[in-house]
Amino acid sequence: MTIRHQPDRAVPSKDLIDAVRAFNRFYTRQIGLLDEGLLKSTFSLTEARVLYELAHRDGLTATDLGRDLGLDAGYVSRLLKKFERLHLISRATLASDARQSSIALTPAGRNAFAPLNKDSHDQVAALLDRLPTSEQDRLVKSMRTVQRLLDENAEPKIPYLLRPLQVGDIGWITRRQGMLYAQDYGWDETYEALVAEILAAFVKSYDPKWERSWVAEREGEVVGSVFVVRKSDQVAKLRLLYVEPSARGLGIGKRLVEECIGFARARGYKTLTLWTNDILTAARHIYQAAGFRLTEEEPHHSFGKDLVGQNWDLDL
Amino acid sequence: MTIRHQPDRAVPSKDLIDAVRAFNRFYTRQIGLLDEGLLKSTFSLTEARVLYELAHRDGLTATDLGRDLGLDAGYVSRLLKKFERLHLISRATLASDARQSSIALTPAGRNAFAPLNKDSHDQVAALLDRLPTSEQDRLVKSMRTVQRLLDENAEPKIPYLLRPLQVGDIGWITRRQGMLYAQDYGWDETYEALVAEILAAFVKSYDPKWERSWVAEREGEVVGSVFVVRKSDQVAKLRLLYVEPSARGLGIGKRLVEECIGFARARGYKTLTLWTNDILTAARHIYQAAGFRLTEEEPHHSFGKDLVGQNWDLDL
DNA sequence: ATCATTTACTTGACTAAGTCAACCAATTTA
DNA sequence: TAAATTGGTTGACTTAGTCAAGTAAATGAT
Repeated sequence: MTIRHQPDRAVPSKDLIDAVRAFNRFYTRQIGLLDEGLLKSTFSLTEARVLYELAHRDGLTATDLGRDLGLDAGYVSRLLKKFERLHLISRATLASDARQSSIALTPAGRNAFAPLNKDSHDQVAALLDRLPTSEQDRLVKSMRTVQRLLDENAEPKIPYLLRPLQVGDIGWITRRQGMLYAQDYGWDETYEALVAEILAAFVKSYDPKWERSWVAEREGEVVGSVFVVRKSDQVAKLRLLYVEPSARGLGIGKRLVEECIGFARARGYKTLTLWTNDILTAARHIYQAAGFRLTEEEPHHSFGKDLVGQNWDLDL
Repeated sequence: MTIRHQPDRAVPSKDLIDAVRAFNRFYTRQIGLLDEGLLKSTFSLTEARVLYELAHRDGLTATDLGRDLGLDAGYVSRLLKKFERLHLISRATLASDARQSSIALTPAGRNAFAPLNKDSHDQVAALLDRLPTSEQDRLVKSMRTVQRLLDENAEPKIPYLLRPLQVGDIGWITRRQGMLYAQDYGWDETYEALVAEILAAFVKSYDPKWERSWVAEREGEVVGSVFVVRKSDQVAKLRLLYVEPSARGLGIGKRLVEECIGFARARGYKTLTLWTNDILTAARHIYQAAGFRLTEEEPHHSFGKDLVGQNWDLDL
């Protein structure tokens, strides 16, 4: 099932639409170029696509193939008949439904598919080989992004994972927090600078025994983070909790806070404290649910706005 | 002409190749879905593609169309004949070559194309509309990246532009510098922290009269930056020059340094100074060419490495 | 339990879409 | 100036795919 937040929708701008259309035209051509290479084989393009599916997925039925590849049922039927005549596939009537059968490649089918597969592989390899490795990575990353955004069924198997800070993270976290709060609350660039300062200080004075960072990663992208720093022997401070809008609803915020609490307990701190602003309601709910209590409120003028700062404490 | 650096090439890994192939299969299907919607019109898909080209580009010849859309010459010839019979296009024999003619849509042709164009536009709009705006932007950005990387002819019209710092930049610059120097020279996370610290300080104490930032943007992405800060009435300091590997060779580094020098002169500084490390040879060449002179060298241990720091000065 | 409907697949009849080779005329190259 | 190349056209052809009708099995409604 797909769970997806849908904040701030608006009519897509003409520029965006045109860019997508330009990409569609471009990629139509691109696929055409790649397919040309496969045309020399005895199989048509569609036949090759069918063979690919059969080689990579088990227990497919004729309807599955038609649906997934967008083919006419009659056409699929004929293709399969041809493959059967060539002894490339075998069909086993399903016990659950005598109309359907599970289709599998025979060894001969695998043999026939192998050179096709190799050609396609080599062609893509040649395409990639024109680029330096760093650009290859960018290409693939961008492709994955496109695919994930367009394919609603493409929810990642692992929704997210937590890991400690690594090089590049503090810049990324700085950027995203700066941009998010600028966008959502109109905060100015001094907030981003504050985040940068806090993170720089965290790294420089990092004390692994008493402090820790958690970065939430989803599909190789940072989608959230939180930090615990030492204030005193007794008191730890939770800092800079954030979750990407696109990754909200997965429980990442709650999980990050839980990790902080667990860590603070394990290290023997007596109190976990944090500072936030009253307008950040999503975060507040998480803190409340985790047992934090508001201890202090104080108006202040920061980041170009009038705000109300809050201190929250949790007894460990 | 395409100028492109080709550092560190290697055989593309199987994972990358498979990811690209998966994307190709995915997008084949995606295009198929989008095209289904256009099938109800009187024109075939290819006819629609031809009309699109004709509507958007002037002075096309039959060969141009065949080449750009990957179509058989005979087929193009027939398509055009059909369009001519329907009075959708007109042909004007070229003065320069009596065999060729320049093809243009007639008003009737534009009329016939309009609903097709609208359908395609609306369909893409509907596709985008399923996503929140922030994700729409990500999608389009990723598509542009894919297109630019695969299409060697797709050099951007504007190679790059310079602008002052905006929200999100200091995080991005921090990240990229941290990652680049980690990758190329093995520097540890304290370098990234240092960049974050410097940039945070820059923003917090920014004095517009005496200080300035330049961010180089290419295709909407940050590909370089540099900062000038005030050391004293007489001395300005150039800091944190960097250019993305993918954007090198465009003269961005040189340009950024020139901007710094011009600014420092205009503000009446007497000296522009900078600190760098001897291993950063590309940067050094730029400084030398701009007239900077090495004034001091000093070994130091930073970022987990033994380095040789250098001070360079330019008399303004 | 039974009848109507839906689903999975098949088949015949068809055509749109595209290919291939041969050809002509204009242009370029040797 | 002859030979080769390029731009475009045409006839003959195939292939890839569509559409509608039909069968048998499964499902749903009564």
